Amino acid sequence: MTRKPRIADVAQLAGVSTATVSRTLSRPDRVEEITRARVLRAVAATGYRVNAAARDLRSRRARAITLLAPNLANTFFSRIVAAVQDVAGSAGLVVQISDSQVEAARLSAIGTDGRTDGILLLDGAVDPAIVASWTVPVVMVCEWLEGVDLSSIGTDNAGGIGQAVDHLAGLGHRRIAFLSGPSGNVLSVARAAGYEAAMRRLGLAVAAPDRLPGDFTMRSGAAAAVRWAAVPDRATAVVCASDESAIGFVSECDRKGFACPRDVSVVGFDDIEFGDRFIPPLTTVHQPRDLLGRRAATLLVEALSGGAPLRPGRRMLPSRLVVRGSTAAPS
Amino acid sequence: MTRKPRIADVAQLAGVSTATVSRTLSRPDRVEEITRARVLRAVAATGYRVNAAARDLRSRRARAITLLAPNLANTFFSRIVAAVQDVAGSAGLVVQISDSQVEAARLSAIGTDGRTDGILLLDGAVDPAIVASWTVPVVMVCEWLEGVDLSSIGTDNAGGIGQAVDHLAGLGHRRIAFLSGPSGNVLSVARAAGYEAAMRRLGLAVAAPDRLPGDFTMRSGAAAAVRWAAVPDRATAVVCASDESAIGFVSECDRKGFACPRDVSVVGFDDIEFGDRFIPPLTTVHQPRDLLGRRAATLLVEALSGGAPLRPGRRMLPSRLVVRGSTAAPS
DNA sequence: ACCGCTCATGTAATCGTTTACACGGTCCAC
DNA sequence: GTGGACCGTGTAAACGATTACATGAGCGGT
Repeated sequence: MTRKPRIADVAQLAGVSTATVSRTLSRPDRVEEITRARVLRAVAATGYRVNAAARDLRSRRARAITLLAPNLANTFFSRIVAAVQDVAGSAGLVVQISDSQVEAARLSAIGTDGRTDGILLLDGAVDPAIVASWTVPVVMVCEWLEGVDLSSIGTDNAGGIGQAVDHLAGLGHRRIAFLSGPSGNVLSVARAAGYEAAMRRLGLAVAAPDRLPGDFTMRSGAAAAVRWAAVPDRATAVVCASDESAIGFVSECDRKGFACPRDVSVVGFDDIEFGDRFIPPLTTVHQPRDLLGRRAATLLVEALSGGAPLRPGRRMLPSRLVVRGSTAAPS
Repeated sequence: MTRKPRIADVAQLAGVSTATVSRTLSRPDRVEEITRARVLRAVAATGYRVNAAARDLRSRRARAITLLAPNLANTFFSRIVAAVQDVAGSAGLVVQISDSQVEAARLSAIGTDGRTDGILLLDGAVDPAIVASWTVPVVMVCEWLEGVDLSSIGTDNAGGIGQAVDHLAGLGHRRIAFLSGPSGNVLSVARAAGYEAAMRRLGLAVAAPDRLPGDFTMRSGAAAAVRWAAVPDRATAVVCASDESAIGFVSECDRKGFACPRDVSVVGFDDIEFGDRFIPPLTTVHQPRDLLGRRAATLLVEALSGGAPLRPGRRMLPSRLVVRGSTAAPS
């Protein structure tokens, strides 16, 4: 127990060379069974653990992928993370998670310092120059980088919002407002575009106060409710760019004495876990988060294992409206 | 652009030795200003990035800490993660996040493969033998390991529950039920004990059906509501071991036609973001998650920077009841 | 004039693996 | 009986940094 055992210690105890120990551990089928057994016994006896830094250095790979997201606090990411971990784990890769909102130097280092083999990027707002500086493969999830041709996988934002608007119109709503996401965000833009297109398609007018600014958060949803309530001829329904902002909206309405769906119908986006247990249960656009994470991870893992190289281009999974209790016919 | 530049390339371009380049990058004050400038220019010209694997190997440290949590999907962890990232980041450490529910071999490797300098463990259910096998310092957060004397930091679970019970009793409730967490969990045990102690202290009887089984999840909260509703002489208040289960409970009550707080007062535990925006806003026991993460990270970072060695022992931050709309006098 | 100190830099060993290549033995086809 | 393919193992050269130690210059005190 004097110091950490090295591969040489194992080799000596087993009476073989370090090469054989290494092979036993990484490609057991390349050593004879009897040797393998001796080596494994020596490994157990010494309590040997391979040193990842040394291995990474020599083999020029890290056996790890990194998931980079802005604001890890966001509930939306959880399922994706779990799915990624599942896929990567069974491929023998460690998943590291880092915040994409750190300073440029640190962010740039992540993709160049040899500590990860690939990056799953969930943030469409990182500097393209930094992404370009990375020397490992990148797959974008949910969001994408305008003007940079990466491999990306996401959901049909405009289509989902379209279904929400159709649903409300079908219930008889004519004044349908839209609570948007943060202005720079690609998802915001896509969802807002989906709203405008659907309204136009249905021949419904969009009054200026029906475009409510927001940023995906509950706080911004609550603020939007205040603005909404202040207008005398209020919209009778609101499509929100996220579940969190929808919850914030409904909650603030409640505090102001407006009930959902009696006084206003509300649709969210994402289908987070809490939506189903909200009062009222939230009608929302479901995103297949598990599948999203699984697909993205699979893409990356396969690229790493030398299979198909990463083909750039945006892949899109369908989104689907889940009708629950927060929408009803206008009263 | 033929291959990745190494430190030798920079040294050659700058006309100095690799040692000087290394010193320029890690301890700039040890090289003369003019040399430093030349080296930095060469670094910029070559686009050199230090190879972390090589550095980690030679210097026997990884400049990273690992946060290990069961079920990363849990909303409760988010804030803690953010705080840890903040502290570690400004100490120049990368934060890696891994799932503590992976197979034993992988879990054990995390603390022995030289890829991390320290571990922040948020799971009290990992095998103590695995923890013992780790060769890096460990700080436990929120939970702790029974029988293993690690450094840990958490909140006053029993005290928090006690405040909740006192609050309800003060409102006039006499039949106060408890919705517990998963049976093996240390937090569950501590919170359940806090409940029993508070009830005894107040001279209130606990009927058998007032001990509702749960596991922190919304689903289990909903299931508990079904059991609660089935009893003819129902408890008039419920203290829940987590906010999620409290939300599940209230939501299911609502579906069954029971309103909160009119028909039942409910208190949660954790003070997650959604609690404040739930309808009704949830009365809950606040845990200082930000502080918890900050303290734990600071403890670990300081131990790593060679300062104070990690003193084992449980440190406890006070918890505090936040009274909102889900509790009222019994009707 | 010499000693000893500090300071900036260079030389080269070292961290612990993986793996290209070499080597000797076995087996089979001709 | 010889040549070639194949298999299991060993030898030793990487991988790319950090850092202990050596070196030599500059300088002040005696």
